[in-house]
Amino acid sequence: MQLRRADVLRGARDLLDADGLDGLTMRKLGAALNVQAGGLYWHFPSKQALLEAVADDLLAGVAETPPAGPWDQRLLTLAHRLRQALLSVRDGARLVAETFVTEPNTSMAGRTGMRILMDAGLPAEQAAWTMFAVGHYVLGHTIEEQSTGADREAKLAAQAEADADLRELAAAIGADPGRRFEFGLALMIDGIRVRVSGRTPADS
Amino acid sequence: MQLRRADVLRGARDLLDADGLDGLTMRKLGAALNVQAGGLYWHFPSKQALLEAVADDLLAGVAETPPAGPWDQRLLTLAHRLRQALLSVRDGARLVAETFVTEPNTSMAGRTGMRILMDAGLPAEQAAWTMFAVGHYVLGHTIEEQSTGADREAKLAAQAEADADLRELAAAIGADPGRRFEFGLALMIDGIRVRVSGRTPADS
DNA sequence: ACCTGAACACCGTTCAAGT
DNA sequence: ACCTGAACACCGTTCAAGT
Repeated sequence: MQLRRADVLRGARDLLDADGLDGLTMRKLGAALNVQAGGLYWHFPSKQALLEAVADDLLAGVAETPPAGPWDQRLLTLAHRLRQALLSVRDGARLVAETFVTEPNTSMAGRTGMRILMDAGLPAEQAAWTMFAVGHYVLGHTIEEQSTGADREAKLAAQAEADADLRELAAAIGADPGRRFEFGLALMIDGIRVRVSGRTPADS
Repeated sequence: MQLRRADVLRGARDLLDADGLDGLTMRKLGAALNVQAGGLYWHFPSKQALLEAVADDLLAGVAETPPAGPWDQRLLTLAHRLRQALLSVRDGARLVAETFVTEPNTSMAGRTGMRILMDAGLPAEQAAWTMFAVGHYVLGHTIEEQSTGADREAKLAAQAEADADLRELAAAIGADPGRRFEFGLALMIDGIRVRVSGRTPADS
């Protein structure tokens, strides 16, 4: 009947899915686990520490080395896994955004990506910077993807009146987020390819 | 002596700079403006609405059409402006992250970028998706850039023991954030260039 | 029109005391 | 070792009433 650290983590995830990041309070979490709010402080020193643990938990497995293959394919695998992990719980991206790189699993994912790029021929520093760029893109994309924003599309549609470009923007937001994600990712991978093959497109 | 909407916005920005997003409360803002907390609700319907107004305020001017020139130069200008706007106040990126695209100034910046890319020859849909990708990168980057994370570098350094790759990652985080930003941005621009010139690097 | 005063229903965190 | 009970110092928001 006693609470273990893992139980608290699972309870926090469930509550996150149910009530979102703003609705996740120590009191509600306590109630869900049949414990007083204060009791949770025996397991975690603060709410912040608990949230960081949940964030790190979310990213477990992301850093695993992808199967052998072309570097771009392996990098795609890594980016897809990261997105899926962030999407696996409500407000997951916002949650992770506040602990980026700090948590072990995030930096391990960066490490894995670095290895892939260095194997492809990129120097270590470029490999590290590239992984930051990819990580920031994935994070930014999923934050927006998960933002409910009440009446997001309605607001944009209202602005879009009589402006063809804004109508295109609104349509792009309504489009399948998976395809949008893929497009931006392909963009970055093409940019990386230029560096891996050691020339800029302007050269040709 | 009476409070105008603009005074509340400026007060909120100042308090943001002083105490950060988590320290910005209606009660403290009221105190700073010599008003009861409840009085603020005459000017804004909710704290959320006030924060959205501050976010939109932050991005004023970003959407202005950059001077004529090559498309990549103009896109760089836009991205730099966006980053600077987000960095202009403490926790600016986190603040904007929660209202992305929704606010008029954000979508206007997207519109400006679309025009630049369409002038360069990209079809409207690709132009829109590209601007989303660039926007997400800038947002993700600046969020991380602004995250204090207490002892970020110390934590990473602790993990980095006995792992050469992690040491490179830690060094990359310690590096000049402006240069890191530039690197990732150049990456994306090269990826866009491939689409503007109408071929993939693999073709050659 | 613009704000006060006071209340309502919450928060995170601490800590003696219980078991 | 693990949790309760109760308190402390806060929150956002509402709303009658004042000016």
